Amino acid sequence: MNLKQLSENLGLSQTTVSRALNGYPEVNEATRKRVALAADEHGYRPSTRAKGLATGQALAIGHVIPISNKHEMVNPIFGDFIAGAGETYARNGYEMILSIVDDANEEQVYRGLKSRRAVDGVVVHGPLMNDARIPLLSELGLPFVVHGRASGIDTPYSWLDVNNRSAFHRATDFLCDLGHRRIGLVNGLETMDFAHRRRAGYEQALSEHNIPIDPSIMAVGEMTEVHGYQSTRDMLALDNPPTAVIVSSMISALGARRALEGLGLTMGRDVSIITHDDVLSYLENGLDVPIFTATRSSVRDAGRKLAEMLLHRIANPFEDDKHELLEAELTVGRSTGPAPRKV
Amino acid sequence: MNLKQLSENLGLSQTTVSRALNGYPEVNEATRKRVALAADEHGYRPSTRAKGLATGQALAIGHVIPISNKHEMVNPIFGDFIAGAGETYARNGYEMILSIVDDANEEQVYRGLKSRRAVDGVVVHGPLMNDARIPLLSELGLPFVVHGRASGIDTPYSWLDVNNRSAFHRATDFLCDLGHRRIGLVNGLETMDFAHRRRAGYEQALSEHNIPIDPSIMAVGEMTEVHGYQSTRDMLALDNPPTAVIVSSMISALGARRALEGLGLTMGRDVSIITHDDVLSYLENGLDVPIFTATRSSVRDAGRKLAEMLLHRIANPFEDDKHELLEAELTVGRSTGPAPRKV
DNA sequence: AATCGATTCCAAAGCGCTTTGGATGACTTA
DNA sequence: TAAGTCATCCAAAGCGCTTTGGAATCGATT
Repeated sequence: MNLKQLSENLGLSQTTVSRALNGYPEVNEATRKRVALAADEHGYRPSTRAKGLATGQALAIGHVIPISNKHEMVNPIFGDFIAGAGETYARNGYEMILSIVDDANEEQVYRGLKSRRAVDGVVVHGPLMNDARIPLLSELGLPFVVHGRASGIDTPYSWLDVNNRSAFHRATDFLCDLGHRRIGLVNGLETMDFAHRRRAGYEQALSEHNIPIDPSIMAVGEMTEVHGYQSTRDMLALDNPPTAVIVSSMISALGARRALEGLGLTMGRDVSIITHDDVLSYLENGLDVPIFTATRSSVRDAGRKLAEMLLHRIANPFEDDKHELLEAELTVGRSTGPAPRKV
Repeated sequence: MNLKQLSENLGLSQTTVSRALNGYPEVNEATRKRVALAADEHGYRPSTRAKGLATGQALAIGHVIPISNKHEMVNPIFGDFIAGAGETYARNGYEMILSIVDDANEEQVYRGLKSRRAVDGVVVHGPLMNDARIPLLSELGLPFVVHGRASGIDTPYSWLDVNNRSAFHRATDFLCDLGHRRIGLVNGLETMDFAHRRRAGYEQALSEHNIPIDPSIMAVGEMTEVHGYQSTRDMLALDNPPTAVIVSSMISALGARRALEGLGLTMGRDVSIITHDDVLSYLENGLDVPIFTATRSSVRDAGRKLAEMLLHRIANPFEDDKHELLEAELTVGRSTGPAPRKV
């Protein structure tokens, strides 16, 4: 069923039917009802493509998901983020189109989306230090918002980010207050902007407590379970092992816990752990009392909000860039405790 | 830059330029080169929408991701599956469009995709017992393939599935051979078809070993870490606790391990665990020796293959339905060992 | 009775592509 | 030389919608 058929069916012009369905005022309320009813009955929905052609809009948003080409890893937060963004799109009649692409081809994909006029805007995932995508998208004139920030970029852009610096500052502070003086960090890759900021918060807090910064208890890597395990195990094998470890993700924190338990140590007593919790739907942090003390910020909410920012930007292209900095909350669980006494 | 501009630029008709770019034979090789070069120079790519309108194809595949409305959970395998499918689409010039939707609205979404002519086909995720989507899509005439199978449906359809039954049969067998007679099962929700099949394989193996089936050591739930933890903990608290547990996912297996360790038990010695491993990119099962003994089948591969099946189906609409049953491999890790002697 | 404004509807152009059905030459062939 | 073949190109229609610029109707106003 297309517009033509529907309008012939109703004995009306395509113009009138189109206007009736799109809520234009110049159509009799009775006619509108009649049209709406018939459309419903026949399951008529305007073709997205034809509508897009006619209006010049795509009614679609692109998400370009980079796959780190080394480990071919899909960021585990991706599913929940997309779920949040998808809600917003559905509510606003937008389609979400997804491109999975390795870092090398990313520029091509953005150029393609632009020149094929496939989307009205894009979300930039996983911004890097000095991320080249931001100037690229600016230059292309493709509206975009960034999930996170990119240090070292002077092009202005809209972003939504967790305050990674303050979160890790606070976590470090918390451990210091519990008497820990030897605090490890299991972080993401430092090409990622968020990892950089987390380290900065951690280091600043240490400095404020006059604790030296020791690279031997600072690990970086892709945030897998195994990375958490290995890094923690290696730190604990040092002559002067940490009494607490801050981990950048729940998944890696599970690995960290495995490392502790493999050594017969108890989490929260022998070694404290704080993690960052993105509130993934399949990784609830305990039931009544959280398992892990964590800096907590729902990535699903972030998805919802970021999508709204982008749609707003598309609707109001001349407004200033918007920025939203979400503060993570510190939830205290059973994985932290006072620093063990020296023996 | 659009076709018209490009062709004026070249002093050719739109017809010729279009044909040159689409590889039709009736255009001089020299002209074709000239066109290709100019297109490249100006970054010309035909508008997806216009092309779709003209050809009647969408050049897009829909993935409708159901969100279980109870826990609002996004299946953790989703990211890796999508990554696999995305590779295939990219290689074939298809777009992937994603709808996140709660179970209640799913029918509407499929009808919408069809009537808006937004996609050429869809992938059905997470099939349920007697899944209503399959007859619906058949009736709509929207090409589709199913990731998994749906028991109780007589409409024919194409699917790709892991042999869940044989995988869990084999896992159970393996434990029996190690002397276990008391084997628990931590399974997914039984509305999900795969959970049903896994239980069937488990029960059959038990029967073959003359072991009674005991519902008190069979848990069902959404496959979160917490579900694994709780179920395992509860089973181990029984008067007659299991000496081995089979778990339906890595994430839940991590919870199961936590339960063991919380009771001071050692995995592989006191209690054996076998899990199903979807080979998620952030959950590598150990490094040299796998942590968990597991039935293993890459969901990313499944995504790749399933997407190929769908594209093939779209290109050859009158061929018979295709079915592919992947056998999971059993990889032996450190989480299993002989049944502990009776005390 | 003539004019005027609303109100309600419509014909046709246009969005950017593909594709049908020729047209134009150049080159063979008889 | 006339007719037939190829190779190469093009004008225009059509895909399904929106939107511009009227046209028709009708009651109210002068």
